[in-house]
Amino acid sequence: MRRGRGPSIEDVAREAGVSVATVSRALRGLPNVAEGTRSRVEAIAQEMNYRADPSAARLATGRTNLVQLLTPTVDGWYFSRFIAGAIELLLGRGYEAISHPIENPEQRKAFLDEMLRLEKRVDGLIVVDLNISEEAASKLHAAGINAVTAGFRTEKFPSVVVDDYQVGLVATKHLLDIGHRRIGLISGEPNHPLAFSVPGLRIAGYTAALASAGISIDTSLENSGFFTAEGGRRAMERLLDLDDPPTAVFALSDEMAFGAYGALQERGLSWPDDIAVIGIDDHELASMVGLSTIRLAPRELGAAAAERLLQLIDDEGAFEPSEEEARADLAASTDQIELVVRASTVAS
Amino acid sequence: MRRGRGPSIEDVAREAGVSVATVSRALRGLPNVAEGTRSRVEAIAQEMNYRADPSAARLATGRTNLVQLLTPTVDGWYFSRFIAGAIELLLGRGYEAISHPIENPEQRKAFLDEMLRLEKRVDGLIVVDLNISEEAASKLHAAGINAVTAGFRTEKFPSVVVDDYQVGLVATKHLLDIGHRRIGLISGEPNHPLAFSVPGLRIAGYTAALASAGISIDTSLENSGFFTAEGGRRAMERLLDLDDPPTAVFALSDEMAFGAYGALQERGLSWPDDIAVIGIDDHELASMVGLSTIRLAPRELGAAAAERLLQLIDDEGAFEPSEEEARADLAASTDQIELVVRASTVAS
DNA sequence: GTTTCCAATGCAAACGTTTACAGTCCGCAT
DNA sequence: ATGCGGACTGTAAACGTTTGCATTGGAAAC
Repeated sequence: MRRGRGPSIEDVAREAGVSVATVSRALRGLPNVAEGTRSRVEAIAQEMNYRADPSAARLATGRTNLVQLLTPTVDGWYFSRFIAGAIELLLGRGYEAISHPIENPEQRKAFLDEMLRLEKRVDGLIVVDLNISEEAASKLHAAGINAVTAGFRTEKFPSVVVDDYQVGLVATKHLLDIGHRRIGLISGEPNHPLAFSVPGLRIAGYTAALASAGISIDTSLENSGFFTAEGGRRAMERLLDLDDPPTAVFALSDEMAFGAYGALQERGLSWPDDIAVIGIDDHELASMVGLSTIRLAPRELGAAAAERLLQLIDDEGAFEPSEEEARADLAASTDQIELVVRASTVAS
Repeated sequence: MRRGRGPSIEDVAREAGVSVATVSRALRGLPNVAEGTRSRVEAIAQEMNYRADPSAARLATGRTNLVQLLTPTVDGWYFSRFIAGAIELLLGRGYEAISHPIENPEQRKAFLDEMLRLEKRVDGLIVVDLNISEEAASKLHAAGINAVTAGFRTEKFPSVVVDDYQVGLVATKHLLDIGHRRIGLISGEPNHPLAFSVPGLRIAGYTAALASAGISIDTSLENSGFFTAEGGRRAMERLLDLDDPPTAVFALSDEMAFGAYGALQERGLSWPDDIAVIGIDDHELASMVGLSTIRLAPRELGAAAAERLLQLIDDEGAFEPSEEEARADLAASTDQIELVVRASTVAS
């Protein structure tokens, strides 16, 4: 790339017999350029195959039209959809998206530095499900970085969230409603300094639902599935091996629930007869195996985060969490919770 | 972002009492700068929170250290993993990745223009499973654009491929081996000017396998599942509704096979007793439902594509398909095919 | 026939790097 | 002593845009 280095705006100007300023204005559709001039310049630019060099434009304007997406992974069911939603919106607004997974522990350690390095690289940041401390957020904010968080909140930046507490509550209540009293939990990663807050909230919902039904927590019923199918399978096995196994299981993601399904199959068991299971996400395959779940809308959430970020960029980083903001968040969070009942939790 | 616009290299130079050239060299670890100077400059830069503006550097050098990833979608099982593999490698080499899905027909139409626009934006392109004509490839090449294709080949650019013909062959042969003679096919998108070539190759493998077993092609056995689970479900239903339904089905992706599984479940049927099924991918959930499949390695493929692209960039775009190249391709393609036999194709 | 105003255009200064080239200084061989 | 080469540093010219300000010319208002 960039071998002959193509024609510059100056070449176009010379060819069109106008100044570079006029070319710049004409090509960007700015006012105060005669219609005849504009079309002539456009024609010539087209013919010369001229394309403005974004690096130069960025240098001159200080705007990159680039947004960075920071997610735990780029290939998980949830995150890839979140990313898809964000990218689609961004592209429609003339922005491009750089995605960057923060996978391993070292990366998480260097996370803040990483973000600070982004200062002049992108116009803004979308940070998904990667807890950053209030202190780190302040540093970012002080550095003048625009960011929107998703899946967790900070004081300094706007956020887009699902009410994961409600999610946990609704899922667990459903299991209680159909008569279960002993409900296992396939949770996510155990506590980690930089782990997401999402699993914690879902668990809180689960705990609250049980409490309000007068059921005390049995910690032996909680098992981590690490948000993977294989992890879910192992967690389910451990639950089944219990002396007093649960009659229902709440998996914090559909993928883990699918793992649970695998474990059941392997032992010749099936849902809902031997055990009821509910997941979270409404993964495409949930309907194929009849898994009840809480439907989430990661694409929409990604788009919302992107939207909010662009708004922040346009406002030049002014963010005071207004009432309006709070209401918007609330609306976003309740709309997105939908219980989908399928075979896995139907009394049969 | 970019509000105070931070310190520039000149500020650092002044503070350190050296010239900007020295600062530039010191910070980039170039030779010919005294160790004492280097450490002093580094300390000062650190303290001032100086970070070089990439836009300026890009303008000066003509290198962006950016790579564009073009895939049909960003959230499919296969593509998201391909992307993950590519990104990981790129990040390790100091590059960042911009991902851009080419989803709808209009986008596909404007595809070539889109790519040409990338000329000065990125150092290179990875084009995955989006057929571009030989003519379009030539244009790109003429524009001095570095690109690597994945999933299909062009003359002008290096490529990274899986031998999808072999994949189709091996899968179908397996079904033949365990005694099936009437084998249905859940294929991908029907012919589309810009559709991927991958499904075609897999189908060719299927056809060849049947031919070599002396079985003639029954077109009523082919149904498109559009590479989605839901599409797979519908295709399977149509196959089951046939007067003379197949005894085995080859789905061109695991996700479609899962859909087939859903269709079976719905009718109270199961594999392999009522019908045998094999997919492609080795999706994490394949083992959960006992789906036989051909394992692919999208992450590795993504990394390989990225690697090849960086090499191309370093060689300044010099690409003559050498014997070595051909051999490397071949090796890459055969290594990655692995038949994984599970319950869905075990004679029971 | 002036004056006034405005649309259209041009001029030139940023924006913040990299890098070719030209110095400077010092030690060492002659 | 003198010259030479090498290590280090500085000077200044790119790189290709955008944009504040100045200029022009012609139409409208008087």
